[in-house]
Amino acid sequence: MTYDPVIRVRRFNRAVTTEVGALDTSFLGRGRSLGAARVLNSIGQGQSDVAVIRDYLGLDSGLMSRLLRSLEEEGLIETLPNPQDARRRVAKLTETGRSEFHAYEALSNTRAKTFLARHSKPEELLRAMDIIATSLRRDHIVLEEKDPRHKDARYCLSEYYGELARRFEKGFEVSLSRDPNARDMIRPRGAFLVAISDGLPIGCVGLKGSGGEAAEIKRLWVAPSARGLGLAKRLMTAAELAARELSIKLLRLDTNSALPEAQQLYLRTGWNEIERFNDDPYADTFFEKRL
Amino acid sequence: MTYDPVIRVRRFNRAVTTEVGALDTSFLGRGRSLGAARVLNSIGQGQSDVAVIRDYLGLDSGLMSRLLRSLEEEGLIETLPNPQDARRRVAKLTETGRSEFHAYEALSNTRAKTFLARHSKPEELLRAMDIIATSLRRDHIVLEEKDPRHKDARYCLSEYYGELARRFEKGFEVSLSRDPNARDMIRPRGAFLVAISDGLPIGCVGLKGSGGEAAEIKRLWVAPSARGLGLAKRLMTAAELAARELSIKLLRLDTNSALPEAQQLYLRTGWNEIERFNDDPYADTFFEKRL
DNA sequence: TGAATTATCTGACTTAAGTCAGATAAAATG
DNA sequence: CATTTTATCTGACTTAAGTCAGATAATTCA
Repeated sequence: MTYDPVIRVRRFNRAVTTEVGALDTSFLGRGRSLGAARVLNSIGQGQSDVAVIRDYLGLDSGLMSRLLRSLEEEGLIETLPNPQDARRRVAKLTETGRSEFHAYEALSNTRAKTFLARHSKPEELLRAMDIIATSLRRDHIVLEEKDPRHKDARYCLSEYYGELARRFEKGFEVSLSRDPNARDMIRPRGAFLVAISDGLPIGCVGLKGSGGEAAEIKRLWVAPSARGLGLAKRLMTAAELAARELSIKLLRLDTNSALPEAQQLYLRTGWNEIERFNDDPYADTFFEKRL
Repeated sequence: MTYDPVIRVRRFNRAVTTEVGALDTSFLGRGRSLGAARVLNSIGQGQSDVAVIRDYLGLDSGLMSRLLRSLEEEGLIETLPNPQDARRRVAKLTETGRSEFHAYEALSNTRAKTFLARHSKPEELLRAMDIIATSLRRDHIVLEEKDPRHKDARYCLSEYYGELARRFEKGFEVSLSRDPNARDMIRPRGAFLVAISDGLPIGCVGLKGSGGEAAEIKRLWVAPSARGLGLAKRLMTAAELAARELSIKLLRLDTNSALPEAQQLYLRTGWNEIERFNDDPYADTFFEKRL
């Protein structure tokens, strides 16, 4: 017996519009209109190009101009012409502006902490928030090529290892696996892709090249909160594209039968099962694909 | 390695304010201001007392009056004095108003359905939404005494049985358990309490009386999405209060060691373990509490 | 019964937000 | 170089939302 899904979604919508909506209005406590606060926050977040901010916040150019003027009069920002194109303007925080921006940040952070602290299982709550935020913003997930030693890449890899340890009967120990050398997953030999949803890394895949015409796909991982959105397929397609760019003709990969979703994906996307081609103790199934 | 919780909460806030916020503005497509749409919706949901709606939506009395007038001019509602108190007014939908209200409902329902349909694991998404909505609105959870045959009670019980079936090694079959007679959980013999969060039943407890001075606590259940909020304790306290009201002096209950959270709760709240007092095949631990 | 309280309404405001039609100056284009 | 395009700004609007001080009528209280 399940409760009507539509009722449950609408209950969620009501809850967030009343409660999270209050967050917006809490910004009004600092004597500035919501519009001005939003512009100040965008600048504080590192946006400087006026046109970009206007576009992001969906503001009319007249309105934007006036909001900038009011922030300038308050001494929070200064604007100057863009040196590359003097028609455009860039805005940056003054010292006062920076501290005002941090006051807004502190407000948000305190709210977030309070919300989590009231729950006795904050990890559950965060998981649920990740699922929903990722799903709501699914059209804004971007794939970025990163150094596998970058913070976001390392986060994905550590989550990946943690998941293998949970799913493999005998656990997982990276040092026993064939851990690729970082340089083999950076151009020109290979590549490492991270899927980012609104700043949070939620998936990755590595293309481990050797300089020759063959390469391996390694470390395909999608965060539990991002499953069901077709992200693994998107990561694989991007990895194949990178391989083509690097003139790679043959892709191989190894996997484990404890990860059936992965095997299904490979079979559905043109990969063929082949004989074992390495001695990785954690691999028991092997695939290849010609490009 | 976990990502900064505060960043994750704030990412969630951004996602819902941009995406769910768009829901609010989508109501503007019907040529009415958001304020008027909200009033119309409140009336459609069954609120008729003008003061109650005003209070719920947090509107100024002047503004409310004007919004009602504009809806009246459109022929969507009619207002008349409250027969009990002619200072107060009640509002109700006209035939036109009803169909306009249903148009708004259809908009919301379609949005909810579309959102779920885009996900390949809607059940996961709903679970996450329940967790968050319940947590956000935790201060608005109400306990209501209901007939155990009521829809909401039956929903809780079926979820409870489903959970026992999953958690007990040998499963669970209601017919084998000592299923209480509904009448024993209705006043004056007993009571049945359901916890409701914004319309969704999320927990229950039964007080099974016999007419005498002893009674049993049965069917204590809290929805997975509502765990961590202290709801079980609140339900037990309410059940004890009901027992006192019914002049019951001794409470007993049976439970199973596969439900350790429950046992911990009983031990923390003044219950003492006693000898087996019934032959329920699913019970292996027994408690009592003197009131 | 007379005074105080309460619910609603009306008119006269303010404010935030947003729209729109030029004006201006810089850059791009042919 | 003249023309067109682009980014921003300014002034003159509109609209939704909300505030505030009475006015009015019904109800409650002493």
